Amino acid sequence: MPTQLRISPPPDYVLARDACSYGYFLLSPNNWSPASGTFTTTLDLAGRGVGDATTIHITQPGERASHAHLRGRALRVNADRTLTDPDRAELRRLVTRILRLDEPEQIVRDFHKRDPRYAPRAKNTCAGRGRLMRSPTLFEDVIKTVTSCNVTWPSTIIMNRGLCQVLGRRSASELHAFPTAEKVAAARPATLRARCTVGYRDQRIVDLAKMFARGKINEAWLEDPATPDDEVFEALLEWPGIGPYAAANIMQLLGRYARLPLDTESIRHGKAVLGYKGTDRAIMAAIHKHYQPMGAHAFRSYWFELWEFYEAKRGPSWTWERETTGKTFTAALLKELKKEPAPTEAREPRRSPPASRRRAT
DNA sequence: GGTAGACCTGGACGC
DNA sequence: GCGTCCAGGTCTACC
Repeated sequence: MPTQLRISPPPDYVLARDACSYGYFLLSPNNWSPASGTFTTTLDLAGRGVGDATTIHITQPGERASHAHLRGRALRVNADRTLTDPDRAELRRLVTRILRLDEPEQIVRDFHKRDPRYAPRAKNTCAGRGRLMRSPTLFEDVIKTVTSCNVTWPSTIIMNRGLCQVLGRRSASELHAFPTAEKVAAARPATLRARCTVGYRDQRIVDLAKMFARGKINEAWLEDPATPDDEVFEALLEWPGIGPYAAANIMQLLGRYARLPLDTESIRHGKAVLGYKGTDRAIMAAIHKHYQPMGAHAFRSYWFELWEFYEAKRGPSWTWERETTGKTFTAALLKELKKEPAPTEAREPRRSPPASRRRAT
């Protein structure tokens, strides 16, 4: 008999808004159904690599017309098989990580104080953002980051689908989990290249998997708030296939939001939205300076600003379908943006941070 | 320390 | 339908 769990999220939590807060919600094994407001994923519980994987459907029952009305309502998690008590505990732990339910409410409130643009408002359906969706494991977050480097979004979708279908365990629902580090470590690079179309990333992905599988990654140290950001950043740069952008992105996935993973998309944002001009290097420097007053919340402020820019073009993220909008939005959006006239003037940002978040100089 | 070129794939574009 | 070009971040060799 399928197992059902009930999870009480923090009082600010809205599943549609907070699960659809980062692009990974569109990458296999994840899926979001706008019609039913259901987040679906397939998990390899305990990473044991034996038996069936488990497909789960997460919903937040209630009146969906108003997100404000859903805040803090219990989450319902339906699994496609009967779970033992240890599996139920593991499932609860993984869902908590994916949805960042364990991030203290006080930290989210602190972010809203720093950047009031995202503070909750009774009648605003998307206000109150603060939590960013991520993967059930650090390993999956790292590989997803590598598959998003030097490639357009549709290719990232293909790579993640391939990794799941070729190496991930299958559930009773005929869906595949993301493969474990052990499974990827045991794969041949040529297999990843040929069947998962990861291209030249093949050896790097296998090397990363070996590091995780052999216990060479100290996750507790990486996640420990006492570990300085600079030390984590330097450590990540030592990993194969991880450069400055990937390291900064992994840091935000670890819950360290002070650094910005800036890429070509950031340059576009700096030009189109913030109104900066000059060389890419100069624009990146200006973007770093722009968000510096946000301190430990810099990435959240940057990301939600970028996210809302996408939503202005493609509608709210919880209306995106993985196989339609979610598949094409970045490439199509960029193409569309090229047709838009560049801002005419602009040494200073067009959209400045609110005065309340500026640091006195 | 800074820079150029290679890496690989999918998509856009021209013919 | 085919060939060519481009975008994308990291790595390595070179100055």
